[in-house]
Amino acid sequence: MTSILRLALPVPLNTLFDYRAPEAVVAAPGCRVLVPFGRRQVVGVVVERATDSELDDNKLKPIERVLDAAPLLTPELLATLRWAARYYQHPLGEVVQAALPVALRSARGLPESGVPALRLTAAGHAARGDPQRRRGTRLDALLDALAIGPLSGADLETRVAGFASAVRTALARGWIERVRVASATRPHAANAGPPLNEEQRQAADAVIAASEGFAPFLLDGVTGSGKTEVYLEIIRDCLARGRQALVLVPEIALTPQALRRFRERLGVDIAALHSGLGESERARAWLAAARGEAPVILGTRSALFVPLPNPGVIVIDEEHDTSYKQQEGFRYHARDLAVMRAKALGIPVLLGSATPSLESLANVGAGRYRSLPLRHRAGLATPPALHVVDLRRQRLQHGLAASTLDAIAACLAKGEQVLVFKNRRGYAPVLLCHDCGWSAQCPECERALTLHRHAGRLRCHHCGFEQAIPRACPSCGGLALHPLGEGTERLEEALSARFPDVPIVRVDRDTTRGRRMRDALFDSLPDAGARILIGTQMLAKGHDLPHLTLVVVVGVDEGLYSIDFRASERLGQLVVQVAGRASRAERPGAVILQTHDPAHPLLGVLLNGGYRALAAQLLEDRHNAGLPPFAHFALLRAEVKQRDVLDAFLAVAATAANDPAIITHGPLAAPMPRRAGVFRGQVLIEAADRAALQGFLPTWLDAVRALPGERKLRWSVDVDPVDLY
DNA sequence: AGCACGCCGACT
DNA sequence: GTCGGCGTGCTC
Repeated sequence: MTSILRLALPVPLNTLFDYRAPEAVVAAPGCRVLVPFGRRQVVGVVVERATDSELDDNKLKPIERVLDAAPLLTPELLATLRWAARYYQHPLGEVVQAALPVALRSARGLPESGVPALRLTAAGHAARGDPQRRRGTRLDALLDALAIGPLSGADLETRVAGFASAVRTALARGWIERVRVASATRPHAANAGPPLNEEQRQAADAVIAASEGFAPFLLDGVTGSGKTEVYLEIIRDCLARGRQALVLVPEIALTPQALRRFRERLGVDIAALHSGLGESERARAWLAAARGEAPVILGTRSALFVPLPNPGVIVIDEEHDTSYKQQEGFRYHARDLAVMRAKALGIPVLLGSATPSLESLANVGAGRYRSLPLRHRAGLATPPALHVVDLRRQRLQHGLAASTLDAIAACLAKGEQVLVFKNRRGYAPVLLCHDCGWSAQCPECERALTLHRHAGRLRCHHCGFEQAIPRACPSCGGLALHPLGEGTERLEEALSARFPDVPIVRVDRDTTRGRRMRDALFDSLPDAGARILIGTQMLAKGHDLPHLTLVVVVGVDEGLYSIDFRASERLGQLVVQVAGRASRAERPGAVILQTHDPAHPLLGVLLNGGYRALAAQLLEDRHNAGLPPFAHFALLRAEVKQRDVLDAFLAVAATAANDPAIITHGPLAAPMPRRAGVFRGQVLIEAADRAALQGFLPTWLDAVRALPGERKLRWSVDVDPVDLY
C-alpha cells in the first residue's frame, strides 16, 4: 500500500506532479521532498496527499527522500501561495519556489541554526583579569559585556557602541571566538519611547481592538506624524499576546538604523530578511520565523512569504512604494497579497503611508479598508511651503531658473542643506546636432543615448551599449553638437560653477553603487553643514537630514505630461515625500517646483489642497477615464528578435481574446518598442471587475500556450500591472 | 525551464 | 564520415 503525494515542482508548468510514497514515509503538505524528474533530480514541495492519481500507477515514480521532518510551509501559507498562483496566473511550482529562501531550494541540509555570536575564550577571561589592562576602552567594555556569556552582534550593538574594531582586535588576540547561540539569547529591556498622542493612541487602539480577526487598515499619516510609533505600539501588544509581527518595508528603508530602532524599542531580536543578506543568513532568519522563534520579522517584498505559525499582525510601511511589485517572473504585489494573507490568517493588516496609493484610498472609499488618519505633525509648527517657479521665457542656467539659484544661495548662506532632484542621471538625455537635427540614438533600442560628459561616453540606459562622444555630427559632419536637457551630472556642474566653495554630493547610480555605499553616504550627511545634494529617486527616501531645508524638483513637467497614467500620482507622492524631508520644527522648509505649466490644474490642486486633494482629483480622473482602480487590467507582454514573429504572435493572441466580459486593446507597442535589439509588444486586457478578469484569463492563456509559434518568443502575463503606459 | 532526441550543414 | 545547429516533445 502506497500513498500519492502531489508536488509543486520548480518548473514553469501549470500542473502538479504525482509521486508514490511508501506507506512508511510521512511527508505532510508543506514538506520538501527530493524526487527524480525526467533525467534530473529536483526539490519539490508536497501540496496534497492523495489515495489515487489520474495517472497509471506504473507512470508514477517514487520519491527519493523527504527533506523535512516537519512541514516547512504552514497550511495557510500553502493555501495563500495557491491562491496567488491562480490570481497571478503563474505556475504554482515557481510560486512556491519564489517563497522559499534560495538556500532551501536545494537538497543540502538546513543551515546551522541560531544566530552568530561572540564568546569570551579562556585567554579572554585571563586578559580581563589582568590588573594591567586599560580601563574605559571599547575593548575593555567588550570583554566586560561578554564576561557574563556569549552575545549576538545585535545584542552587542545595544551594549557596546562601535564595537567592530574592538571585536577585530579581540579576535586577533584570541580573547574571543565566534559561536552560534539560540536567537533572542538575552532579551533586553525595551525603551519606552515617546508617549503616543491622541491620534496615534486611537489608531493603535483601533488595530489592537481588532486583533482577533481579519481587519485591513490604512494608516494615513502625514509626514512627521509618527506612523512608526503606532506600528511599534501595535507590535508590542502583539508580542505581549505571544504572536508574531511581520513588517514589510521598501528595499531602501531596511537599514541597520531601522533594525536597531525596532530592536531597541521592542526589546527582542528582529529577524531581518532583505537582499543585502547572505543566503544562509536569510535562510536562518526565515527558519527562525517558520519555527515561531522570531517574534518580529522585518523584511522587503519577498519576506511576505515567511511562514507565520503564530500570526499576530502584518504591517506594510510606505504601502504606496512601487518596490512592492515584483517586476519579473512571478509578478506579485506584496501589498495586495499581504491583505489576502492577513485574511487567510485572520489577523489585522496595517498599510501605512503619508501618500497612500490611489488603490488603497479607493478601498477606503469603498468601505473595504478602515482609514486611520494621523493629521498632527509631532512638534512641527508649519508644513514646508510649496513654491512654483515659472520657467517660461526665462533664461535657464542648465535647467535652473535664476530665482531657484537665488533661493539655493540664500539657503546655503544660512548654513543649511539643499536637495536638487532630477530623475535622470548623466549629463544630458540627448545629444543633438543643431545643424541637421541628428541626435545620438542607441542602435539596439529605440531610444536616445544619454551623454555622460565626465566619462566622455554616450550610454544607453536601457541596454549595455556605449560609445565615445563624436566630435562632429555623423550625419552632416557639422560641429554644432549640443547637449539637450539636463541630467544630474549637468546640474552638478552648473551648481559647482555657481557655488564653487560649497561641497556638492551627487547621488545616483553612477556615483553610488550598492546599498553599503548608500548607507555610508547617508551616515555622513546629517552632521555636515551647508552643502548641496543632487540626486535621482535614490535621494527621495533614506535617512533623516536635519540640515535640509530646501528641495528643488527640477523635472516636474515629466510627471505632468508623461504617457504613463500613474506619473502624476507618483509626482504627487514624490513632492510630498521630499517636502517631508525638508520639514523641521526649528526652521521652516521649502520646496521649489520648476515647471513650464504653472497653471496646470493638478499643480494647483496639490498646492492648495496637498496630497489628499490631489489624490481625490486623480481618483475622479481615473474613474472618468475608466482606469485602475476602477478598471482591472492584465497585460500580455512578448519579446523576440524578429519583428514579424512578434507581430504574428500578438495578433493571434489578441484575436483569441474575445469574450464579452473583457475588452481587448492591441496589439500595442511596448513603452520600449525595441530594447537591446529585441522587439517588444503587448496585448492589454481590460475588465470591469476582478472576477471577470479572473474568469477570462485561464482559458485565454491556455489558448496562448497552445499557439504554434509560442516557443519562439519570450512572453509573460502581468495581472494588475503597474507600468503599462 | 532543462534535457534529450532528431534531422540537416561545414569541418577536424 | 562527425560535431553541432535549434525545432519538438516530455517531464508524475
